Amino acid sequence: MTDRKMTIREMCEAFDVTPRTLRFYEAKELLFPIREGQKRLFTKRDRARLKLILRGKRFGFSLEEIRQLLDLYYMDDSQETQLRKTYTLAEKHLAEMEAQRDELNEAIAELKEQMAWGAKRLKELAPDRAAG
Amino acid sequence: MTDRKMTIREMCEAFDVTPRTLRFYEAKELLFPIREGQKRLFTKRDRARLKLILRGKRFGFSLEEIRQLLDLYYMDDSQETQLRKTYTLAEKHLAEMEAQRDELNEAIAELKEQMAWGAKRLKELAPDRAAG
DNA sequence: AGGAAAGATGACGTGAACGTAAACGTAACG
DNA sequence: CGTTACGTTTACGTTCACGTCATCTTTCCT
Repeated sequence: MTDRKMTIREMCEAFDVTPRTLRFYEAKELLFPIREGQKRLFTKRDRARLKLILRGKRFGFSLEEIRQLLDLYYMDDSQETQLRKTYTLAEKHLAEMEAQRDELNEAIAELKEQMAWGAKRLKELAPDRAAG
Repeated sequence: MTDRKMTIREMCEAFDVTPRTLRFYEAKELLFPIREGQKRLFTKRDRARLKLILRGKRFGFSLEEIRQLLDLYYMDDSQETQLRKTYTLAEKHLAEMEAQRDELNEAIAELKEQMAWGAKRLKELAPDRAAG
């Protein structure tokens, strides 16, 4: 397994975040780097989680929401009750994400329409170097 | 034209926001309610803008980004330079939104995969009332 | 041994996006 | 004519997600 342990600095370069951010995520229990003496070492698991965290952020989820969602990707030997709870939560998030995608598609279509209008106006103003 | 002017209270109920939010958006120059004495009256234009604002927020845009995007939807007699600037900005946003949609689709697919895995585990634990 | 480089902790600061409380205006209602 | 409802401004408070010191170890290098 490629379970290279990475230092905080390596993580920062790999994911373009600051040390503060990684420590903050650990404090919020989103990451669980192991310790070698004082120093944090980030595992393959932490890297996978961080990738999901950053993605979640881009979709506008809060860190707390993301923390709960992460459990789904790392369900292991949970009890049924917990598993079912997590599953239900995931269903909710899935619905939200699909709704967001649909709305996004709609917004994209509208924006394109507006841009077509703008392009037409630009063309009238300067036919030689119009937008396209 | 259905240009009914709405009070702040009516707006709040129609869009599920607080008065504070509407005043805040006005301060940030996202909305421009007219005044009847002291009181704000929100026009059809304000309603259209607010709808776009709330949508932009769901997509994770900041109010400042939204403010700039709104100009595109309300381009009227701008000069070419301004129009071209707005158009360029819109292109950038469009690209971002399309990228976000693609990533969202990917995330949805992955989440579904994880949920299928979870559903299978739940089925093993309790075949009678499994998740579907 | 001496010093830079990397990492740690702790505490205070910051920007965005509002929430909340105080104090005031005004307009209709019983 | 008082009070209830709705609206206003001003101003300080709050949450989230970090940024930014200051200070202290640990480690590596020459």
